Amino acid sequence: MFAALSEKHEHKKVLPDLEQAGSGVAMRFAPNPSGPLHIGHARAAVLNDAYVKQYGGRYILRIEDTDPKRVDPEAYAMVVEDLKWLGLGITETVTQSDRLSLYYDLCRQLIERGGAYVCTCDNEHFKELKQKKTACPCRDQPVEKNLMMWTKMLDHGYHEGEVSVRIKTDLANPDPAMRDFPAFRILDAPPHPRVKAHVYPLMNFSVVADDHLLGVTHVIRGKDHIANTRRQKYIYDHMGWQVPVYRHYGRMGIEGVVLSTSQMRAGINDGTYTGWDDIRLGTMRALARRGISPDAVRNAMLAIGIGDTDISFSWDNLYAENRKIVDPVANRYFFVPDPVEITIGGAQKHTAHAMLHPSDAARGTRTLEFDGTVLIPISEISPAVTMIRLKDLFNVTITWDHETPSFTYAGESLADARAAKARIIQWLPVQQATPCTVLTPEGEMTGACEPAVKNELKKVVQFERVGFVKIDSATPDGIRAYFTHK
RNA sequence: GCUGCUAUAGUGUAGUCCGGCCAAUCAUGUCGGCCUUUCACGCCGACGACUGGGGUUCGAAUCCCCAUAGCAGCACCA
Repeated sequence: MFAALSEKHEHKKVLPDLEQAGSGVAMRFAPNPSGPLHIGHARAAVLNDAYVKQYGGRYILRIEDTDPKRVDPEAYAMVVEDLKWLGLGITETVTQSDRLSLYYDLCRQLIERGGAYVCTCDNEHFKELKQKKTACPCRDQPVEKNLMMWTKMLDHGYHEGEVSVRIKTDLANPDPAMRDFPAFRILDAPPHPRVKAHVYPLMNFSVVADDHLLGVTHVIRGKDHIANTRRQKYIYDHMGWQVPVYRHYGRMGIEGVVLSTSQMRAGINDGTYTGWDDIRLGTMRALARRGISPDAVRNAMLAIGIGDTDISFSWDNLYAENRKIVDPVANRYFFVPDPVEITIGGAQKHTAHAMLHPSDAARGTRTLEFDGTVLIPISEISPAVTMIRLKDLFNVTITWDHETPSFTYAGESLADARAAKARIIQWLPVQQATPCTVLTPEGEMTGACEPAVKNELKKVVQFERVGFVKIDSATPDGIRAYFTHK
């Protein structure tokens, strides 16, 4: 009962039932370790996690590193960190490069069953035959010959490109994508960062082998895998294994950030981006750095669900989820962008006490000393403006001598300010202003903020009337913050 | 070209399987109002959609057909 209360986020959005899930599930998240996780990955990771939590069972992290060309040795750790940040309930982790011998054994069995053959056809040639629905000469080789050739493959008897193992499917299948797809290949280079290998399984083979070996019951993946699912069924049939339950969700278009691992890496290398957590990227670590909470990511993904329609990811919806989480928590401070110094005539010294959070007085206040001159945003002053209220301080009238404004104390009455429809704006005492830069994906705002902001390092605060920001660093030179959202 | 998947408001989503309770849900967004010493939060209200055309039926968002659009696969990538 109490557990259910603490899990209200997970129950906020109910995902559709999965068939055959009554007695628990075993699911997996299977990224390629080519870089850190981004929002695209988050959908698969969160959806599978939600189902495991809903039905109970195992959640396997399977690192799919069977293509040495697409392995970044640092990504293994990054993936684990990112999943931890997301708060997923991973129960076990396997790495495919540790399991090559398992795949080799199963391949031998598959050949023995007549479900696969070793093909020496030139790639282009095979493609032509495939289009014509005709068998290549290797397809009818006796099992013994295939086994010999398979052994020779493993014994380094062939070089890259000379042979491949193909799954026997149905050459008459109307979908050319189904016809005798490859299952193993030889790679002379590059070396795999973790193992010494020469013969590599292709995704469709290693995935089936592991889903079976690991007892995976349900698979939720993008619909770009629909063809792979159909291909994989041929392997299940050959081996006589039970097929998991599949769900394919639609494509998710994401605008405004860079997601391609190769583009990100290139940008980092040439200095365009500061790193994997550059706020212009769509990685989990970039979101984290910008002040997006992992629960917001999770809730946004659950709201999207597993529909098979292609969708476009909405940053607004993510921000709305994040605002729900962050608003009650974030302390409030003044940040004055593009500050201008003004002197207010006729005002006594004042001490302002502003609440750290407007709906939680218990959190206390911050203290700002007024002594005659303050910083305000230059954008607040224009000849149309005749009165402003400095928030938590007092009212100020502005009189204009042509282009030149002068500022005069106009009393403390909030009612007066309301009656005059005066804007209530943020301000800073000159001697308490700490230089501050707010970085947004579009550019930066420079100005000043309250000195106490330095105590909020790595936290999300709200700069009143500006938006939520995450305090990234505080040095003697000033404070750097990342804009989260309004 | 071949194969397959999808099509509900700006965005996401419910309803579609088993046609009527849907003059279509909820969230987000935008606008307006209230509250408020923030342009935040909260509250109230408004705006806004069944891709098009046929068919079946007493009745279609829901079933069928065609069209259109988008997406994916046809890699010795995952």
